[in-house]
Amino acid sequence: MREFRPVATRRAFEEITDQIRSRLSRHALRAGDRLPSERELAGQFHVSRNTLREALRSLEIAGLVELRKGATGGAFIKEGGGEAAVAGLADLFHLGAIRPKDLTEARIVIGAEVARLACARRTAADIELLERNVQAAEAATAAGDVERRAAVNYDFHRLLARAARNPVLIVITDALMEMTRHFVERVGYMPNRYVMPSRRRLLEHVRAGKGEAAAREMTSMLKRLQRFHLARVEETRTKGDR
Amino acid sequence: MREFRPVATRRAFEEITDQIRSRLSRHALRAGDRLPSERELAGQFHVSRNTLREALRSLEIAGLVELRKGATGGAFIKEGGGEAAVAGLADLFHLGAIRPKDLTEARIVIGAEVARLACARRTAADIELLERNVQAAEAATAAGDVERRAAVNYDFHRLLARAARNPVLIVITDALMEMTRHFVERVGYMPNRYVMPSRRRLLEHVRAGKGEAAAREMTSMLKRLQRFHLARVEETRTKGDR
DNA sequence: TGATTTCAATGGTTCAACCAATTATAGTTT
DNA sequence: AAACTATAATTGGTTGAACCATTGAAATCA
Repeated sequence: MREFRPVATRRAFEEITDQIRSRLSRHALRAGDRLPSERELAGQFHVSRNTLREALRSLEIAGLVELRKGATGGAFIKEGGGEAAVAGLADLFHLGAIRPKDLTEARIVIGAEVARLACARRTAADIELLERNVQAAEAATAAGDVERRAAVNYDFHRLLARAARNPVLIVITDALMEMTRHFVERVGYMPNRYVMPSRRRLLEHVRAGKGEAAAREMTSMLKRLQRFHLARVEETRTKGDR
Repeated sequence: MREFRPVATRRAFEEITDQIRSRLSRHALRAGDRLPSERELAGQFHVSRNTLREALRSLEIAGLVELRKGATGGAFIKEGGGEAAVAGLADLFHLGAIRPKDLTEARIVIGAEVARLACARRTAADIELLERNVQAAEAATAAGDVERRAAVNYDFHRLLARAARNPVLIVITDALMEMTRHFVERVGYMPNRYVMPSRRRLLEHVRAGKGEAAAREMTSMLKRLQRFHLARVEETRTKGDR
């Protein structure tokens, strides 16, 4: 009935990462904990230091541990921050598996829901952070620093996701903004006089807890941005064809 | 004005992965391409084979290359499939950074939008696949095979996301289903007589292209499931406290 | 006390060798 | 000629020992 599973040639370093992952799942290892040194771990696992290092390297890339040099160095368990998931999605964008219009569409879909949830859950501290962010964006706009304004604007979305209090949406939002950043770097920054007034309105909706209004504002702003972006892609592509 | 950036102690293997990543971005390397052997690459980069292997290992974990043994083996560029992003989010769940209620909430938010988009873009082939999936689920239910039914149900969401034709949402959906799978494995499968009738209705909405109705059906089904799940978590937790 | 030097621990890298899986190829049998 | 088989070549996987570079704490000195 059941199909055979392929004989998995388990590599030594995979066995090691699995053992460490399982300790993480059982919370026998927690953020901030330090693993023994490479030399000692190699001894415990009965593998060479090179093999152990491949295991640590793969855990590092997966975002589970951080390796520090020096006398008090070693492998430290990282706080689960989702950098690996973010990097994974960014890689997909690099590979061309994600087109700009897929990215903007996903931002519209998810941004609206994030705005809605943020309205329901934001605290005074969240609003304070958002307020400061908008002020910083306004200052950057006034100073004509489009690069800085772009960076601050990415942060707005990140802050809003954090106000929505859902780690899944936080990681997804971070990934979307990281991809957007790469995208904008490629096609160039674009001043846009619609964004800041919209941002102000959105902030007031969030402050007032008006979820529907916030979602609508976010959607319309992102759709307008989408048109800008995709037009810019066409330009770039046309100019790029030589 | 600008803050100093910390002096980055670039490690040799990072330099290597960056060079390969940049070739990927420029499409100088494409899916299916084979990199030279480890020994030759080590020579080209002027590093030892161990260092080169750490670089390849990290690319492998990032889901960019696949390593095969044997005479025709080597490092092959993988099709961008998003496994790394999926694994990254799954790790966050393992680490406890994502609670079950965060997961179900994200599924509700994203599932509804996926259903809506799928209605607008599904082809006859998509509907055919979904139809077969629902039949398989009904068969598994009739046979009382809850494990198989769960697996088939995860596939339904994956298929629906593919019908929505957005790779970002596909990867996100895959990640959500992977987390759900781990979650269900932990708390146990639960027969639920609501799911299959709802699935039928949803399929008909998708077939008819009724996006709003499909989104509503998806939302209400997931909310019902959410209540089941979270109740189950409480049970498990209570029993687990000893 | 406070600055400086010394030193031990740790990750980063190298080298040389051998193991294990895989496949192309030459050889053998039918 | 076709099918099977043994061999060899290629490749990733692993080992062990050595050395370098960084870091921070302990020892030393002014």
